[in-house]
Parts: sequence; structure tokens; C-alpha cells
Amino acid sequence: MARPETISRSDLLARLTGVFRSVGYEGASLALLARETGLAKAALYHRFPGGKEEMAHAVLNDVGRDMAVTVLRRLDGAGSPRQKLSAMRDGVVEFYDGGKLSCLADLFSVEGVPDAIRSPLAGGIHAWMAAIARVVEQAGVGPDEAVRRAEDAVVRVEGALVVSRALGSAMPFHRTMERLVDDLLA
Amino acid sequence: MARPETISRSDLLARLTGVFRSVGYEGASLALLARETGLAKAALYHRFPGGKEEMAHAVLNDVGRDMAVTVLRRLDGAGSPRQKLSAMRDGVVEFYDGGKLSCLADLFSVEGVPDAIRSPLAGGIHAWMAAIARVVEQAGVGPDEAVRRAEDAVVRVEGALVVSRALGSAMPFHRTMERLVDDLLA
DNA sequence: GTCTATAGCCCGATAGAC
DNA sequence: GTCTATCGGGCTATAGAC
Repeated sequence: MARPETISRSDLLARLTGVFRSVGYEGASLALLARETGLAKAALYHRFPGGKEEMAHAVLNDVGRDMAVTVLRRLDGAGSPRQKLSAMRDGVVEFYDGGKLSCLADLFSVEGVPDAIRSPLAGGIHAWMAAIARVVEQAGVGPDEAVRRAEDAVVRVEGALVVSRALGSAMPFHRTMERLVDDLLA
Repeated sequence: MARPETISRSDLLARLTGVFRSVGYEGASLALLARETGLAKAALYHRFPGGKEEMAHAVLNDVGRDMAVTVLRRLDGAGSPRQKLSAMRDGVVEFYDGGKLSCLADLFSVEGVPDAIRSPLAGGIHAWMAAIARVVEQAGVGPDEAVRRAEDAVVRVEGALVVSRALGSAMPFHRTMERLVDDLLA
């Protein structure tokens, strides 16, 4: 733990993530990113020579890894389909802090955000839907219907986050999460 | 029709709406707004002395009126609940151009957008949910369940728009719209 | 690897002629 | 009611000392 004045890359990424996830890509000015990380702008450029776009890309990768651990991984391995889907739902609630955090697929998919940031979003969403569909199929649902339900589940999560943010209340998100598993297995 | 070089307020609002709805509040620079309307920045300030914030507010009011006509009004008057909800769904498809347009409740609810713009969003969403719930109740569904389904319908519309935008495909939106009415009346 | 200072540009907003 | 020209400031990004 030498040089305690040097912030670790994971701490730094967590701070950057917090900014991008609350104000979006265009709202995340370098001044704000510097203030929230405690670093000078030049120090941020030392760590991310590509500037804001590279920071957003790193944040996207980091959030993707976090999502893989907190949400996707819970759909793997042993356990009944209901157990795994319930574990995923708990992971979703944790990942979005009970509906208080926005999804990067929402904030980063807006026109004007660089394509290098927007393009990877589709893959993440497809991976999530595919992982859900696989477990729903394990519950005995036909492949096409499983894919349809998985898409609907992701649609509901994204929509619940938007509605909760616009209403300033986490209740729509929690009500949506309450029914997510039952509707996938209905 | 004197002075054809003067753009009408409704045409002007439509152009402004197009910009805000595609790039969001922070992405809508005055240079872009001026370019898309064909007016100089100073001319925009003549019509909207409050600047960008007043333009966004006017756009919000205009889109709200459009939504009231294209979506909400179809839930009133005669017809069976299914007929009215189907008409609303068709209005939603039209209003969001088959899933290609974003919802202002999504774009304008992000942190950093002025409160005067963010605050009115909640009322619009509540009004929409209430109008749906009223028709679902007319179909014989209990009040609490009707409110729950109405919230879920709005959640699905918002989520389908986000997922479609992030995937670059209108298919999730259309699949969601296909099932909207049946699920409200199930 | 961090900092201060600053370049150069685009931002929102305004002055003033027509 | 429109325009050109411009202001002050915040933006992304960089230079260079330590």
C-alpha cells in the first residue's frame, strides 16, 4: 500500500461509473469526472489517453463484467429454473440499487454518443436475453416462447428503470421485479 | 400567407421536437437547433427568450398535447374496452413512429436536465397510467389490479423503446405492442 | 503519476443593423 | 422578425513542471 495518494484503477473506475450512470455520456464533463475522482483532468488523460470516450468504454467494460457476475452468472449452474431466475432478479435489484440507478444501455444508446460506445450495447442485451431464455427453456417452455418471454423480461426491467426515474419513485421498479419470475415461468 | 419566409410556430415546434427527441436535452445544442429549424440562433431567442430551456418546455407541452390526442383521447368515449385499448396501442405505434422515436420521459428525466423540464414528466406518466387503468376497470378488472396492469403497460412501452433503440431494431417494440392489449385484459 | 496553466473550440446567450 | 457578429465561459484536450 505504498503511495496512498494514487487511486487504484478499480476505485477510479467505480467513481467514473457513478458519474456516467447518473448524468449520461454528454452530461459527464471532464470537470465533473475530475471532481468526482479527485484527480486533475491531466491525470485522467494519463490513465485514459483516449479521453472521455476511452473512459466511457472502460466504464462499459467494467459494468459489463459486474453485470456478468451479479446477474448473468446466477443463471448458470445448479438449482431449479425458479431458483436461478429468482437469484437473477435479486441480482438485478442489487445491480440497479433498488431502481435508483439507470442502465447504461439507456443512457449510452442516445443519438450523439460515439458509435464505439453505442455499438457494444446490443451484444450485452442479447447475451442477457439469451441467458434468461435458456433457463426458461429448462423449465419446459418451448424455445420460441422462451425467447419471447426473455425479451419481455429485459424490456420490463429497462422500462421500470425509466418509469421509476421519471416518477422519482422506486415503487414501479419494485412492483415490476416482484412479478418478473412468475411471468417468466407462467 | 404573407411573408412565407417566416416559419410558423407549429412547424418550428415540430422541428425543435425532432431535435430534442433524437439527441436529448444536453445533446440539443443551439447550433443544431438553429440548423434544423433554418433560423439563426438570435431568431430562436426572439421566439423563446428563455433560450434552450424554454424551447424544451414548449416542446414538452406540444408533445404532451400530441400524446393526448394520439394516445389518451382514444381511451375515452364509446366502444368496448378492447376496442379502446387497441386504438390506444395503434396510437402509441404512431406516436413513436413504430419504435424509431424515443420518449421524452426517458430523455428528459436524466440528471442534469433542469428541474423545470424534469418535473412535469411525472404528471404525464400518471395521467397515462390512470387513463389506461380506467378502461381496464371497465372490462371488469378490480381497481388495484387495473392500476397494476396499467403501470406494467407503460413500463413495457418505455422499456420496448429503450431496448429497440439500444439494439437498433424496432422488432422488440413491435412484439411488445402485439401483446399489450391481451395482457391488459387477460 | 500528479499537478497548474492554458490552448482552441463550441457552448448558451446578446447586441445591434436591417 | 430576421440576420451577422460577438461576448464570456465551459468544454475537451495538451504542455510542461515536479
